[in-house]
Amino acid sequence: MKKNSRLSAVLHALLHMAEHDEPMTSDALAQCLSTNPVVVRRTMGLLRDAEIVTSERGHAGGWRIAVDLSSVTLRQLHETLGEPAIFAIGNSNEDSQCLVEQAVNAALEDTFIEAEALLLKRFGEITLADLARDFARRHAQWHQQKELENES
Amino acid sequence: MKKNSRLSAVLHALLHMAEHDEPMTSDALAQCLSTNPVVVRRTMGLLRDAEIVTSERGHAGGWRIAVDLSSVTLRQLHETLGEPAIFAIGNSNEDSQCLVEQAVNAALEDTFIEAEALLLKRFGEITLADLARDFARRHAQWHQQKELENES
DNA sequence: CGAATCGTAACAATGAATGTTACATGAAAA
DNA sequence: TTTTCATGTAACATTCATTGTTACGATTCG
Repeated sequence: MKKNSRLSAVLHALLHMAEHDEPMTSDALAQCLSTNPVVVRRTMGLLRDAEIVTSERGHAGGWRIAVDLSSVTLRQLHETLGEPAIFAIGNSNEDSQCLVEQAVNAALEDTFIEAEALLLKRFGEITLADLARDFARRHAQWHQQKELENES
Repeated sequence: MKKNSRLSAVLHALLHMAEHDEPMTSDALAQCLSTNPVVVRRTMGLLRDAEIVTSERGHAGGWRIAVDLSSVTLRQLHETLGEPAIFAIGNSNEDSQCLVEQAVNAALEDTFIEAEALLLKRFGEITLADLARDFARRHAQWHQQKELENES
């Protein structure tokens, strides 16, 4: 199965947008994400429908963040993207008449539900602001590293 | 992403085999699983390499369980099947130079690791014997239901 | 008007899982 | 020994979701 990477992509895009005052064009974002502007529009369109970003057409148009970074969790973004399937493994025959299969499905299903609950809980605890903070930390560290390299 | 259902399939097959004293042919198992005998051989072959089942060719041949049901956990089976990817969502660009992406990846990665650990822990706690027991329970319940229906 | 930009439909490419065909190999029955 | 029933396995086909691409319409600004 090819992995769905939209959550990763929108996070990447949103943090880049957060670093910009001007709106960012789909082309610019596509370059950041190493992808295609149409893919950016398609995906960001979902965030616009949820009023997390706004888009403007024409000259000097582009995408802008419309909310406070601390008010958006990864879980919200996951939902906004349509809650894509989290697991790449699953039952072969979701509702079979076979009692053996039902027993198998039930055991697996329980486990998946539990793991999914944990994952969504964690996603609910992480905001865009948290990621921006972590980025800032990495950025500062990177600067320090650079200076050390220049001194030597 | 199309879901990987091999774990589900082998569990289903193993429980059916546990109900049989004679070895079961790939054809018979394929019917149980609504699939193709070659797929059965391919998948069961991995379990044979791990000595969880044995296969015999020729007349009256087929597949047989080679271990005690209580000694095999779902986690072992997952490993035997090559530890296929558990998640259907992930990072777009695993090792990017972009510090923004690194921050995003780190946050997601942490969450995935935690959820995966929980899932594997649960898989490690469930044996084939547990599933067989659950099947027996469902089977008994189904009989009861039948009798009630016949009385009325 | 014309260039920049999003909006969107339609289609192509990619990749992973599963299914299928074909044939070789081995074992037991006739 | 020949036939039949099995597994073993390579090669190829199908299916399905994700992502990428092309094309063109709609809008905004200079």
